[in-house]
Amino acid sequence: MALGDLEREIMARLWAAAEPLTVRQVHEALSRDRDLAYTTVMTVLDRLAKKGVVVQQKADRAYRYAPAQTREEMTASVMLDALSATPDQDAALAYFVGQLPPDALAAAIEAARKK
Amino acid sequence: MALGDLEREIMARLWAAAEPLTVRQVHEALSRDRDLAYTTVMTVLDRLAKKGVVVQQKADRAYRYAPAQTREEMTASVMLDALSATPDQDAALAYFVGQLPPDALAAAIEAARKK
DNA sequence: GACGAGTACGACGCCGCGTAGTAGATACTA
DNA sequence: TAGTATCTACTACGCGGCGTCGTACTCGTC
Repeated sequence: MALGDLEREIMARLWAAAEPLTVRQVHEALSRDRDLAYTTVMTVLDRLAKKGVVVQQKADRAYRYAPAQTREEMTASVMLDALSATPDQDAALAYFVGQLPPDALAAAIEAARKK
Repeated sequence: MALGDLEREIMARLWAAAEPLTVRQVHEALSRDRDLAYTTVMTVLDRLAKKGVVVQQKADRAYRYAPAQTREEMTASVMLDALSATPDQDAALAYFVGQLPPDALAAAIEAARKK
């Protein structure tokens, strides 16, 4: 699921928040850095919902938006997609782990087992 | 580097070939499955070259096209990009390895060390 | 000198994304 | 109750990427 720049930025806000956010909250957060119309944020949030990347829940009058997956899940999912698109997955995976800082992989394996 | 459908298909042909291919060769290979104009293949190959995904070398009269990277390198590169785009990379990597078939990871580590 | 193979360049339509306006519904407020 | 603020729904526009080709030009070859 490839996202655009603004879509990614909005997802970052949603992930950073502990709770589902309203359009207004996202808009205000973004407005600190850039100048964006309220409806622009709403449109993007709506598109993300249509893609299934975020879920919207009616709360009071306004919708609240939350990521459908954690950031880690989505990252891992993209990585898995890339991996499964290649025929020789073993070779690709081997090449990938070869690129990693050595201790990063060990820590990840440890963390994954512990879970 | 996100590729379109036809671009991916063409890359698959280039990776499958041992040698750099001419437009004609790629076109003929693709023509077995689908109906495509010669110039369509040429345009896509040219765009891939402009993106740096393939390299073109003048051989005789016709250009020959070869992938700039192996398929494994490119796959690993996409995976690394996804990983580095997330703030908590350790958690994402842990989640990723948790998704993997257990022996696949061990084999990859082994292969990577051996290299 | 015509012909075939190849390339260069431009073009068109579609779709995704950033961007936003307007209209309509709903609720609060003076 | 009439007006105002808040939200959503729907539509739209421009741009760029990609699939898809056509046409024009350039070389060698017969």
